[in-house]
Amino acid sequence: MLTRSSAASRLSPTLNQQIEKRRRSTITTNDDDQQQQQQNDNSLSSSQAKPLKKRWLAHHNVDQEQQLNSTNIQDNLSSINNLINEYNFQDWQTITVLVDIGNNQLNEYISGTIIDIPKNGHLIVQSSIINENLFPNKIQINLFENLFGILSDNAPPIRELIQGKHVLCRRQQIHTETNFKYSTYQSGIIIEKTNDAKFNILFDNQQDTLCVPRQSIRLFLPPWHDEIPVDWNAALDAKGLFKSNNTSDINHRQGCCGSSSPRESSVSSSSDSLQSTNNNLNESTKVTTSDCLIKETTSTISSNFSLNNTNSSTTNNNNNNINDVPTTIYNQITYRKGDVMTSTQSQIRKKFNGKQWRRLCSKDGCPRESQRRGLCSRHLSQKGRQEHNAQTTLSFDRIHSQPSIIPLTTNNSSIHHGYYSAPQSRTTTPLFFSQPSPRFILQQNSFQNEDFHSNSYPSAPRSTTSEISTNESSQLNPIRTVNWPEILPKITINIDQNRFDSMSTHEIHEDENNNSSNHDEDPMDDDDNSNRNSNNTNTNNENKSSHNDEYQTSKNHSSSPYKDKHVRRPMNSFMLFSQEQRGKIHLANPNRDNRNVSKILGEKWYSLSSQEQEQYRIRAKQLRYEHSKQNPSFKWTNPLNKLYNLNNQNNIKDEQEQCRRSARLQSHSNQDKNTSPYCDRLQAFAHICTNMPKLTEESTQRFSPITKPSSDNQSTLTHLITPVPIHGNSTPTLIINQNQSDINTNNEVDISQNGIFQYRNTAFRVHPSYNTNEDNIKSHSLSNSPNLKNENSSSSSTILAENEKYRTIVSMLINQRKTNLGLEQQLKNLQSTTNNINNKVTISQSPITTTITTTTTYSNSSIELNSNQNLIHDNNEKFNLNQSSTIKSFSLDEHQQRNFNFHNSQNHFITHSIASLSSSNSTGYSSGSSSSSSLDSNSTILSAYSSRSNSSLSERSKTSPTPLKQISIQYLPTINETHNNNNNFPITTTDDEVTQLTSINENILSRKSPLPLISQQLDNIHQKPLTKRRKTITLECVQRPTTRSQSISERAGTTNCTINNNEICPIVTRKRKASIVSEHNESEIKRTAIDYIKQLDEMKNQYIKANSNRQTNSSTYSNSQTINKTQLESRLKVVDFLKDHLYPTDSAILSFQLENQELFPKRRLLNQRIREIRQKLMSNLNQQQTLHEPSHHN
DNA sequence: ATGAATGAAAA
DNA sequence: TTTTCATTCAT
Repeated sequence: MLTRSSAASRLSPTLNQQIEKRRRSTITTNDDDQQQQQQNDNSLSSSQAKPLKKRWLAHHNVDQEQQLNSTNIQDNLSSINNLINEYNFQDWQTITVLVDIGNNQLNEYISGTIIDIPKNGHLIVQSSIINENLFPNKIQINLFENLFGILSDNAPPIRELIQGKHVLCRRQQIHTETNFKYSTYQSGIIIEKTNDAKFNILFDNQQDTLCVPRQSIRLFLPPWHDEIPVDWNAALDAKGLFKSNNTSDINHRQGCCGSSSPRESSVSSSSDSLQSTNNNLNESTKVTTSDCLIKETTSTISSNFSLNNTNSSTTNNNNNNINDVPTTIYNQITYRKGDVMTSTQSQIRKKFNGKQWRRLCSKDGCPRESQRRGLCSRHLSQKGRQEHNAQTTLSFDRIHSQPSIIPLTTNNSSIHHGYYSAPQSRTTTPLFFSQPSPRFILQQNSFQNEDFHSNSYPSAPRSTTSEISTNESSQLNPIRTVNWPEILPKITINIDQNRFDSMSTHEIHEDENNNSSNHDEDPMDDDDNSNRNSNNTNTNNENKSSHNDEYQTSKNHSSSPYKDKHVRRPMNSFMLFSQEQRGKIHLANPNRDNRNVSKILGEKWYSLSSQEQEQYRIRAKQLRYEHSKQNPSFKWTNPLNKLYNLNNQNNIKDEQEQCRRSARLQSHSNQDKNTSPYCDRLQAFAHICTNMPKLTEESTQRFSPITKPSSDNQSTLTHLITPVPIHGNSTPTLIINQNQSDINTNNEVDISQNGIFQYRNTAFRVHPSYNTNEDNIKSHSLSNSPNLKNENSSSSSTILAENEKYRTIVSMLINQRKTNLGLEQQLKNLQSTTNNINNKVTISQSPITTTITTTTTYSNSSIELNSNQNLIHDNNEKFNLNQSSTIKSFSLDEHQQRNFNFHNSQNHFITHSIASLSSSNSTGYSSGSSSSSSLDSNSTILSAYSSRSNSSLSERSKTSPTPLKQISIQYLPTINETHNNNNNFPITTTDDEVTQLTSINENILSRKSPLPLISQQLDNIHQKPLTKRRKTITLECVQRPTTRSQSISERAGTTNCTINNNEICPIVTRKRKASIVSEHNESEIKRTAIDYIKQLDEMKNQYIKANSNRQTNSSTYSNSQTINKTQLESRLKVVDFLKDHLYPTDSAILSFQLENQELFPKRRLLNQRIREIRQKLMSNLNQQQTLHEPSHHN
């Protein structure tokens, strides 16, 4: 059994990848074995970089003889029986299980509840089917006879359900006479997994199959399978489940037995494969013999032995074969959760909980862990009075007469370690709670009666204990001060007494991490390794948990610095609640262990009214806020951040620099390739996109979507370049550059004096910039417009003629987006101030408001310029718009030009009218629409629009994404055609109306309509959301229990329900997090782009750190390493990429993807990465931002 | 793009 | 034990 698992640990590193990294504790060997042990460590660190769950690797200096002896199966079995004997099943009372009902033909189980444990290994189960005719009410199971007499009643995880696996399957049965419905579990084999996530199961009687969901399947695993260190695979193999004849054709040996981890199933398979290669013939015969034997079984222990004998003889051969190759395996012994051993010298019983050895209550037969002074809470309370007195004398253990360790701290330090410390020590916030360091003085060298800190509730928080401890150690020099690990007991491994009785003692590295959920991070494993390699006697100074810091001496400088910086998470509401209540509950029922108290607390939490919960929630919120204020750099996860201190930072920087450089190089080389005349327009555009000026400090304002442009800074919107296609076949490309120098440096671009230049078959016009004050806008636009018009008409009027109107519409649409930001306000003012227009406005009010709402929601909810891109992009024309740049257009049409230049709401009207006209397409602005026949042409146009756009205000305002966008996208391609072909372009007919409107416009303008300042507009633009952020709320919803603990606890809560044994799985209503999408307006975040870059750099560092960490830890997993590597590479690339464009355009992404085709073979992957990094960035910024603007609940 | 699932870590 | 944040996966 043991060698099997150890062999597996060597054989299946890849399978092991999925298993989470767990702490690995070790039993170190004696000094004379140190050499060999180091070898073992090497092999271990290679094969066990990600250690097993709930496993414990230990080394023994076992002689070869002993090893050979240990292969005696009898001993193995007796050890199993010993384990069963020792194991206390008390914890399993009231647990719902499946119980074997002794069906001769078939393995048949029914559900029941363990009600009594009269003797070790004997359990009495109350059947949950209350029908005396069918089943006895109470069933007694002798585990010695039937190791699988009681099985866990939990639905297995899906990964366990592989083809060929032997499982139990729930079946509905009806008692024909009484019409009594019940359900049993019968054994079968998974044939296949169907598409609808069900499993086809062939029952063992070979007669029928059934297709059931996972919930109806059970594994052949006892409830305590993860606590009794028995190789359940082998045991089940030995049991020979298969009472029918010919199930052996399916490879049942692989799947017949449930296993707690996929790795364990691999254990059997791997060893089986080995076995089959070694002695194929042997195996088949032996299986049959075991089958035969099982039929002869007379349900006695001895028969069980003989049975197991036959089976394990095969494994025995197997073991020998394996062990011939690596000798190191001899010395590895895997301990599992639930392992109990007794120290021969001190008679202290200890139980391995998967991570650490915990002392059990020294009262004979008491299964509980010792809380203090070697007693469990119950016995402690029994002797409470005496012990209380004894405490003042600092005597430690009353029961075992030789107190060897004395708590040094004067006041109630021992209480702090105990159970009841909770109420006292938690009254203050743990972060700032300091406490004298509990130290122990070793008076003798006998490690006999040391106190185990076995309270599973973490004791004191770490804090300023280091000085205290140093002081103490200096004071108490004559007495030897030891670290906690040193006083841990020397005990013999007693798991198999026959084998190990004569073994030498071992010092156990006790890991006193009290927090069971506090798992190690990777670097810790490194520390662990180095420790084990270095020294035995004084190692393990590396305290793995932060809880241990209080025991830390000043010797440990090596790894402490980052631990000292470790900032803990703020407590959440439930934690606060339980902190308050836990002590009370402990006092109320002193015999409960901490897990149960936690469960009680959970129940209590739910029984709280929502208001009470809310109070805790508020407190938690405040705590969180203060916490974040106190340590701003606190990151919720990724402890790796704190891990790498100054030592590594240089390396990282170098690495980073290298990375960046290589990236640059690569992109350069790509450019070189592409400098030859672009064969592809797309590529050309990609080139343009990727060569956008890099983000510098000067350009941050341009870059940042949230920075305010300073009003005096003219460079914000200096030059606008509008494309003018010169040839008809060329698609216009719009380039916006920061300044002319950019363009000038580019050889391919010439800027002529009149502002028109040609770039790759496309003419561009450079516009003078906006200025930020209002007067300039007016004057500028008005004065410049004739100029523009003239230039335009003179240079390329003939060429542009056909595109002109189309272009106008596009530009006006774009412009309208820009201008209608402050539209709502304008409308109000319009309505109030202007009388003569008022009529018209009111006439056409509904469409106007419609458009207003849509546009406002639009401008609030999405990115303006991006959508513009989409708009044009869909026309197969690429535009790259920078964030804060605006597009200005020009046209030949005088009216339109003037309208355009007004930049106010009236322009907006016209734009809309045009858009609506075009959207109504063939119908023109048909007045046949449902709207009232209006006198005014303006209103007819608008009504046409409204008819087109369903005109429901509320609906429109809800479905925000712009109707205009849709319209234009739909329309724009066709407008060219219609214009070309029929020349019935609607605008041509609207000249009169346009003039009317322009007059109106002028009117309004003359009345000094409140034009929003450009700066205001820009403000609005900058208020666009940065990301869509997900806002999570908690909803009440129905959820099935998922984990074992959940299901157990819930069933414990609803035992009454399960007794009925409904076919329906118990459904538990619980609060579950549901996330809804909400679009946050991130306007409150005021950040400069420098911060972004900083953040990005930081993230880059993180990634590199994390990766290097992972590499050091899992250096042997070449697979995962490469995966990590590519992942890191891609992330870094994306970070760099996002530095240039936080919101990269589609085409930029495309080009980027083209550049890094190996990293991002699919666009989707790249998008995902970008999203991930951007989200992370935003969340980081958000976190920082919350510091400045606390979100007080009330 | 986004909901669901999973994991880690707070006492 | 619950809650919260982060990450990953699948749709």
